[in-house]
Amino acid sequence: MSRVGAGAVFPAFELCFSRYNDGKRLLMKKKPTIRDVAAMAGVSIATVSKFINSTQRFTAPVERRIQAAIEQLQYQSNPLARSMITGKTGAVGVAILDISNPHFTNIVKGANRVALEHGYNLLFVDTEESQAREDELLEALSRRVDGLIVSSRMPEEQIDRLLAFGKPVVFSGRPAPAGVPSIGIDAYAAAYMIGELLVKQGHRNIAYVGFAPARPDKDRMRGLSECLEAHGLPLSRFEVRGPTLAEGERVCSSVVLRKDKPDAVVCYNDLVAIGFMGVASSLGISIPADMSVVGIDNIPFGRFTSPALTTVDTQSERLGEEAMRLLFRQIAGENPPDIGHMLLEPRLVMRDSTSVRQVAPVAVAAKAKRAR
Amino acid sequence: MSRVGAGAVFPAFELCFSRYNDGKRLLMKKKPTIRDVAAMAGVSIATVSKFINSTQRFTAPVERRIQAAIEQLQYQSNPLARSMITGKTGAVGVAILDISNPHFTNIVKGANRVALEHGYNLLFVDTEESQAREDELLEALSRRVDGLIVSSRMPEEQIDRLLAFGKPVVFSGRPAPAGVPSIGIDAYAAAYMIGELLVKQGHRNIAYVGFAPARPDKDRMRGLSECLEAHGLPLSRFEVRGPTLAEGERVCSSVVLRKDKPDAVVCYNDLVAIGFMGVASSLGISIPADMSVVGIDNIPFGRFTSPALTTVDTQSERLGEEAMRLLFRQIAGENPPDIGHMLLEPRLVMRDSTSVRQVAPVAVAAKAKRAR
DNA sequence: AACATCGAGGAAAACGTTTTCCACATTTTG
DNA sequence: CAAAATGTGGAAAACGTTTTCCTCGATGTT
Repeated sequence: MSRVGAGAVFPAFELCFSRYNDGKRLLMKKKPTIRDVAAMAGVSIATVSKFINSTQRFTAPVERRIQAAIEQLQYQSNPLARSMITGKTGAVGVAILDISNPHFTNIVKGANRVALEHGYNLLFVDTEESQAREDELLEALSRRVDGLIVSSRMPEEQIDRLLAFGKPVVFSGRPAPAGVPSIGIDAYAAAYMIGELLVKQGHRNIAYVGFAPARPDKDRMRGLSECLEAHGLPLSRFEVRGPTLAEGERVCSSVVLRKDKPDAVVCYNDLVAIGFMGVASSLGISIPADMSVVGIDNIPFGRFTSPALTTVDTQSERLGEEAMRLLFRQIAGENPPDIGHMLLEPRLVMRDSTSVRQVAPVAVAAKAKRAR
Repeated sequence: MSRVGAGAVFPAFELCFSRYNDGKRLLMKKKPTIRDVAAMAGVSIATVSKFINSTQRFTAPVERRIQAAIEQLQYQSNPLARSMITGKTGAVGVAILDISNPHFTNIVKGANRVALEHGYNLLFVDTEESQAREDELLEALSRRVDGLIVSSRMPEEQIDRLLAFGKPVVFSGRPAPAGVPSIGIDAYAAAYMIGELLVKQGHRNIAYVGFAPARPDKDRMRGLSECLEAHGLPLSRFEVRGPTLAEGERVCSSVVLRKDKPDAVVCYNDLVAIGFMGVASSLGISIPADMSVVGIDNIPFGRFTSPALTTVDTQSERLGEEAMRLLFRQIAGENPPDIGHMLLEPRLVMRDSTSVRQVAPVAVAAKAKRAR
C-alpha cells in the first residue's frame, strides 16, 4: 500500500475529492476512479482491476473491502480508458440510408435488440442527412466502434475506404464486395413472386416504378422482368429518384395518365407504393378495380392505407438482428469468408390493393378523365 | 529532434509498422499514431498535436512536413485518447421511447441533423427495448457522451440517477424536473384546439382515447377536458396501454360498440388514431360520417389513411433540432437555469377524418349493426 | 552592444484503465 | 526438512492523446 498508511481510516469522499480540487472539495464532485477505490480498500489498483474483471481471485477480506469501497463510492469504471487498453469500444455503428423509412427503422430496432443482448450500444448515422460529409463521418465513427453495419447506398470507392479501416463490417440489404459478409432479402425472388401473382390475376400490362436498372435494386428489376419474360409479357418502367412517399406521389401522374396505362404497378417499396396510391385515388383511379398496386417491405402502415397494400414481407427487424449477429461473430474473431452471405426468404402478403383484372385499360382511362 | 537524425530519410511504413509487429510487418497493419507522424516529420508529438488542433502556429517547413506525413500515413487521431484528455467525447445520447413511432423517428432525425452540424455523433437508446436494464444502460452511456436528450417515459428515481451523472440533459416532450431544460409541444393548447374544432363541428359526445390521467399526457387530457367543460360538455375516457397502432386497434371496439357511442374521438397520438380508424371501418363505422377521429403528431402516414387523418402538428423534427441546440448550449457551458423550458406552438392540420356532425348516434349504431 | 521580448518547438505529466511480469508467503511434495 | 509448486497481491508499462511548462535562439529596442 503506497498511498495511504495501512490500518488508516479511509474517509471515502475525503480521499475521492481532495485529489481533484484541493481546498474547495465540495464544490464540484468528480467521478471516483479506480485509484480512489484502491486507496479506500487499501489495495493496489491492479487488484481492483482484476477483481472487477474477475481476472483473478483474492482472499475473502480483500474482496470484501474492494466490494465495499466500490459500493460506497458508487464507482463505475470509465469505458473510455478501458477501451484504450482493450481496443474494444462496446459500441457498433449503424449506417442507415434514411431513418424515416419504417423499413430501416425496423432494421435499427432489430439490430439494437441484439446489440443490447451483447451489452453493446448503437451509434447511428443517417447517411441521408450526412451526404457529402459521409466519409469524414464514417472515419470518425470507425474509431469509436467495434464494427459497422452498413445498410445504405454507398459509392464503391467509399466502401473501399470503409473496409480499409480494418473494422468488421456487415452489409445489409445491398450487394457486398467479395469477402465481406452480407445479409439481405432475396429481392429477386420477391419480385418474381409478385410477377407471378399479377400474371395469375390476369394483368398483362405491368409497370415497374423504381430505380434505373444500374442502381442497387437491380434484383427486383431482374426478378420481375424475367418473370414476365417467361410469360411472354412486356414490362414498362418508370423511374423514381428516391425510395420515398414523395417520389411515389411525384411519379404517379405520369404513370396513370398515359394512354396505355398499366393495369398493375409494382413499386420499389411500400413508401413509393403508398405515395403512388394516394395520388392515384385523387386522380380518380380506383385501386384495385382500375389498377393493382404492389409494394415491397411490409411496413406496418401498409395495413391502414386505402386499400390495404399488397406487399412482400422483407423481415426488416430480423434483417437487423441477423446482421448484428453476423457482426458479432466477426468481432469475436470468426473469419469473414466463412460467414459469407445470407438471404432471407420473402413472403407474399396479400391485401386489397391487388385483384384479378377487371376492366379494360382504355375504358378506365376514359372513366378517369370523366371523373375529373 | 530526438527520435530521428536530422536530414534522414523517413520511410513511412517502415517506421509506422516496425514499431508494432517487428519482423512480419506487413501481415497486419496497425493504425498510425501521432508518434509515427512526429517521427516521419522529424518533430515532436507535441508539435504534431498542436498543429492538428491549430493550437499554435509553426514555421512553414515544419507545417509542410507534418502535413505531408499526415497525408502519407493517412493519419487520423484517435478520438478515444483525445476524449480521455479533453473530457469531451464528441457524442450525444438520445433516449427514445420507441423508434418505430414516426414521431420519435423525426425527433431523432432533427437531433441528428443539428448534431452533425456540430460534428457530433448520436448514440441512441430505444428505451422500449431496454426496459429493465435501462439504468445500467444509461449508466454506461453517460460516460460515453457529452450530453443526453431524454424523450422517453422514465420513472422519477431513474431521472434522479441520470442527473447525478453530472452530464447536461435536455428533456423533450415530457415534464422535466426543476433546473433541467426541456422542450416540448404545448400539448394543452393542442388538445384545447382540437376540442374547439370538434365542438364547432357540432359534436356533443366526445371521447378521449389515451393514458390514465396520472400519466405523462395529462396536458392533453386537461386541455381537452377544460375546453369541453367551458362549453358545458362531458368527456368520456378510454385507456390505452401504449402509444401504438396495436393499442388503437385493441381499444376501438370497446369505444365503438357502446350504446352511447361517441360522435368524436380524440386519440393520444396519430398511431392510436390510425389503429383505431382501421378497426372502426372494419366494424362498419364510416369515418367521419358516423364518427370524427383526431390524432396528434402529424406523422407522414396520416395523409394516406382512409380517410386522411385530421391531426395537430407537433413539429417533431424541429423538436429534435431545438432539443439538440439546448443541449449544445449547456455543453458549451451555459447555465441550465438560464435556458429553461421551451414550448412549440401546435398547428391544427385539417383533413378528412373530421366533419360536422351528420347523424344521430343511435341511428348510426343501428346502421352499423345492419351492415355486418 | 546589452537587454528585454517573442515565438517556435520539445519534455514530460497527465487522463483512467488493463495487463504483464515479479516477489513473496504459504502450502504441498519427495 | 529442503525443495518445489501454488496462490495472492503489487509495480510498472502500456494505450494515444492534450496540455503545461521550459528552453533556446532570433528579433527588436534603447
